[in-house]
Amino acid sequence: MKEITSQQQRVLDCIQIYLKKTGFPPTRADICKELGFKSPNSAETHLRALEKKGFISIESGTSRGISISNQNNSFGGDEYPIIGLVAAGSPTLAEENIERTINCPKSFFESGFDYFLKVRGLSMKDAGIMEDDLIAVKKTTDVKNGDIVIARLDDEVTVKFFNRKSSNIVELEPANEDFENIVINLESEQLHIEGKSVGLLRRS
Amino acid sequence: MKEITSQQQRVLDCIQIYLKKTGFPPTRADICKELGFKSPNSAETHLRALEKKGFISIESGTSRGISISNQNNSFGGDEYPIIGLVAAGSPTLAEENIERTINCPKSFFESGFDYFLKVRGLSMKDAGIMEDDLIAVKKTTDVKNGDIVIARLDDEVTVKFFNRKSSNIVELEPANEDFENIVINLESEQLHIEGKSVGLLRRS
DNA sequence: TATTATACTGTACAAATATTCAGTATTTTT
DNA sequence: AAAAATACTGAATATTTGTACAGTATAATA
Repeated sequence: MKEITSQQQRVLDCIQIYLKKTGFPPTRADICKELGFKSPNSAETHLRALEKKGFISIESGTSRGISISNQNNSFGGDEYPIIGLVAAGSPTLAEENIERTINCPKSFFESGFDYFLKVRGLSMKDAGIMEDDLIAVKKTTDVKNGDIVIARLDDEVTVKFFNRKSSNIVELEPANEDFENIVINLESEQLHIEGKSVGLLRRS
Repeated sequence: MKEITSQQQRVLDCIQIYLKKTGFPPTRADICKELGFKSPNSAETHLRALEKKGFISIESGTSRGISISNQNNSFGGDEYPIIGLVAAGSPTLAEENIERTINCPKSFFESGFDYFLKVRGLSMKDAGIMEDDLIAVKKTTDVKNGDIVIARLDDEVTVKFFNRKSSNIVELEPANEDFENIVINLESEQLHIEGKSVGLLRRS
């Protein structure tokens, strides 16, 4: 990210203050009013410069289409993302997978956790995990037999009980007699443990 | 704050998701596109209803001038008590019944709630409610058929599905075939509805 | 029973807004 | 020394957007 000038900093501050105050970004005219400019083009050129330098992004043709590019979007605070359990693909923290976030105390689940995973299907219903429940997931590969894990086989992500049968054989066991155990031979198949369940949240 | 309808909830969710995704609120047309409405007035009337009920505020004559009111998701929430579901006695907020408290944002469960009830037994296991789960309870007597209610018969407190069969007959239905329905004749027996479940929290 | 709230479609238009073009002037970079 | 970036004014315009008006229909409430 390039150097910001003092005037550009004023404009950036103005946007952030406006956002905090109103809940939505300012128009060019709003910025002019706040900073004493007399032409909307003054704001426009500053916005273009800020976009070029990566401080903001502007949605073309969209009123108030300014958003502040926050690189330090670390989820260490109190906002935890909800990730949809998609049929294919790893449950990453990529923006397109985040449905929304929940404000939640860090220590809400004892071991700490990283994100919520929205459950699809009833394969764990006998463990009290129902459709649309939110599983609090801690990202770890350190799992024990009997843990409820978030596992990935190729591109398919599932939630199951973990059970290591031998050094090479792992079974993923559902909690629903309508579903079959998944037996994995680690020599011939790849198993990724994305994390384990440390809690559950249901809002109904 | 008044009751929100399911469609209004969809619109509110839509606004929050749009905000999270883009950094600015949606227009009426954006909402229509997201939710499949064909007239901007559909969004407009929902927004007006949401404003009237206090969920959002709208800046008149301002593009994207929507802000979500209940921004009390700031910092730590309130302390909510955990009450043990004792075999006998009403689940009061009396100190001797409080096992501990949890710090939790007010708006954590959509309808708001008053306390957590710690579950004993497996009579609701097919509804995904397991032993030691914490049910978020909203104190109310306004319950509908199919609601999970906290009911008291004499001194016994149970969690069951509520089902009013007729003006005098209420059935309390477990979600476990090993348990029997409880049929109550309101003329001869007293039934107290302590509240209803609005969510669930499991920490494992 | 009448009234209000909910839940929409569809059209229209004034106000809000982004954005371009034409200038002027100073500073920084190449 | 030329080019590019910065920092503005001022006017014009096409598009975006809020919002009103005219309907239809159903459910909830008084």
